[in-house]
Order: sequence, then C-alpha cells, then structure tokens
Amino acid sequence: MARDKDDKKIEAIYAATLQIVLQSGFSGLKMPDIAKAAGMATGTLYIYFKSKEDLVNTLYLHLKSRKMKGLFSQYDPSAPFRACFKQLWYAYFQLNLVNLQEAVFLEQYFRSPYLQEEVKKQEKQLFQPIYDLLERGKKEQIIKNLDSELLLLQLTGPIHEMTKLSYSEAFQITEQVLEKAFLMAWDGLKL
Amino acid sequence: MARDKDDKKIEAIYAATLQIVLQSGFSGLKMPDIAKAAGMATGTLYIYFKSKEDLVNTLYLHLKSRKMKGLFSQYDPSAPFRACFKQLWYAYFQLNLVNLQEAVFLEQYFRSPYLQEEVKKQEKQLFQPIYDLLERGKKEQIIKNLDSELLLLQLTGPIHEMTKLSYSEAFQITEQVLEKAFLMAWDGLKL
DNA sequence: TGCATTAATGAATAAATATTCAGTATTTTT
DNA sequence: AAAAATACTGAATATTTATTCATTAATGCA
Repeated sequence: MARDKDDKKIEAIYAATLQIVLQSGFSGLKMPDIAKAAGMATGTLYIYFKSKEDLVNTLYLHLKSRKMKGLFSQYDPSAPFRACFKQLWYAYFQLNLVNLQEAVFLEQYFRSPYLQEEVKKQEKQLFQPIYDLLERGKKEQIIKNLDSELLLLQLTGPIHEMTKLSYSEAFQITEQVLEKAFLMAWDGLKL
Repeated sequence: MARDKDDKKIEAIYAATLQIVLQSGFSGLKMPDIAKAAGMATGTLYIYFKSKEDLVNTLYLHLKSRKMKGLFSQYDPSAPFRACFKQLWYAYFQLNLVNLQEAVFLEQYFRSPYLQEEVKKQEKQLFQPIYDLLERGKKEQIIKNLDSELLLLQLTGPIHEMTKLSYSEAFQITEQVLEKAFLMAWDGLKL
C-alpha cells in the first residue's frame, strides 16, 4: 500500500460544491470551479468521484442521511403533542437555517436532470414521523382536521422562505423572531 | 420589406423554455432542445434572441411584467382590510398555480448565473402594495405586530409549497382546499 | 533508507453545447 | 409575376466544459 485517500478532500469537495450551487445553482456548477474552490487540481476530483453526475448523486445521498439524523435524532414521539410539534418545528428550522447551502442543493437537485424517479419516492417516506404526528394531532382534536399534506406545507413553506431570506437579505433571525414565527405556524394549524 | 418576424414564434420559444426549465431546471436548458420543443430550427432562435443569455433575461422581464399585472390589476386598496388581504392571497395563489412553470422559472432564475444584482433590488419594490397592506393591518390592530417580511413569508411560503405539490403529486386543489389554506394563513396572521 | 504504490497535478483530449452562416423558402412590394 | 428583402434551416464551427492521462509527489512498507 501507499498513500491513502484523504477524507478531508471529500469534505472540501462537498463544501465547494454546496457553495457554488448556493451562489449559482446547478447551471453554474463546473468541475474546474469546484476544484479551484476546494483547493485542488481538476483531475483530483476524478480520483474521488467517477464523474460529475456521481459527485452530485453521492452528495445528495450524504445530505439526505444528515438531514434525517438532524431531524429525528432527539425526537421523542411519546411527549405531549404540542411539545412534539414544537420540537420538530425547531429541528426542521435549524436544519434549514444552519445548512442553507444544503437546503438549496436539495431544492435544485429535485429540479435537475440528475434526479432519478426512484429517489423522489424515497423522499416522502422520510417525513413519515411528521405525518404520524399530524394524524395524532387531528385525533386528539388539537389541530385542524385537514389533509396532512396541506398541514405540512403550512409548516415547511414559511420555514423555507425564512431561511432563504435570512441569507439574501439583512433579515436577522433572533430568538424572538423564531418564537413569533413558531406561534404563527401554531395559530395557523390549531383548531 | 419582406417577411415579418412571427410573434407566435416568440411565444413558442417562451413556452418551450418554461417547459424545459420546469422539468429539468436551468441546468437542463439547451438551445437545441428549446428549438425542438418549439418546433423550429436551432438557428431560428438566434433571429429572435441574440444569445441564450438574452433569451433567458428577456423571458424573465416578460414574466415579471405579467406577474405584476396579474397580482394587482383587480386590487382595490380602499376595501376593508380582510377583503384586501383575501383578494391578494387568492391572486397570488392563482398566479402561482396557473403558472407553475413561470414560478419555477423565476425561482431558478434567482439562483442562476444569469441574475444581475440590479434585478434583485427591483424585485422587492414589486411587492410594495403588499407591504403597505400589512402595515395597515398592524395599525388597525387586526394582524400581529411583526416584521412585515416575516408576515409576508407566512403567506407566500405555503402557497409556493402548495403549487409545487399540486404539480408533482396527486394533490387535488379543490375550492374547499383553497378555503382551508386561506383560513390557516389568516389564523396565523391575525391577532 | 529505498522501493513500491497510489494520490495528486494540470495540460491535453474528448464531449457537449452555443453560435454562425451559406443556402433555401417565403412573403411583400412594385 | 418577378424581384427584393428577410425569415428560416440545419450542418458546420466555435466555445465551453467534462474527462483523461503522462508525469510528479507523497506515503506506507520491507
């Protein structure tokens, strides 16, 4: 054996890719640019990934697994409904805010030629615990008795917008703002 | 003089472009594909547009002007607050639902190398009447006294999600669903 | 310490994509 | 109806971008 591959390099490639996608979308994503941003030669990318497509798809899977961990790792479904709800709302928010780059990457990925139909289906299962929670809220007569899809987007929609805004504008997300945003979401859903 | 340029062709080019962007994003947008989808030769595109960049930017401006007309053409700011609010909510929804292609194009445009900083600023002014309305609602003590940005995204966020969903999934948006969605938005904002 | 092995480089090549242009078809004008 | 002007075509060319590969550098192992 000789030199080992360097895990740090993979991280650097991921970071560079995310940064470029955030700034210019998938249409601005070029291998030489990724290499430059990651501080390595273009050829090196091909030691770690078979092709651009491979890089993009691998990164997608990586982010997806991170997302799952972040969302549900501390989630305790046996808590009272509102606590569960709040926990997930904040977790989802954090996930999006802290990793705006990742959120944008995922958004772009889902409207790119790289997306495979298979992936689309898997994505929905990912939110199953949230769907379960909403069903429970309806049964316990705490929230409105509407289609879960509709309820869910009432939650995710504003969060997506907020995180986008937090990056592009001088929109400060303080603890207070968060509190207010959560209350709006709650008021919208509750009976 | 001889042959005239054909306005129908421009429409066809726009339609083809929007269709492709909806399906594959900006990264899947190729001139030969646009031409094929629009039913003409590749070269013809260059009679109507100087370059791909020109096509994309012109289409952006075109959509933006349509959007403004659709949003405010029937808007009467002298009506009671809730009526104004409902009018704009429905108008914004229609705009997004009917023209999902356009909404996606705009979304992609704003995260593409084509975007010019200048455009970004203009975009915000576009929503001025909505900001005005929100200020009024706060003064009249009808809605929560929060940052208008925050209030606005509570409205636009769910609508964006809903229109996306309506396309990709078998999610039927009936009159009833709309009614419910509006009520959720209202409950979220009102005091 | 030196050899074997593989990572890393970046210029060269291949592939994909945008753009041009010489030729053709169509329409308007006289 | 012929001529003039310009739209239209699509194969050829230019440009951009992905990928390869001969060479160099670094690391683990004997």
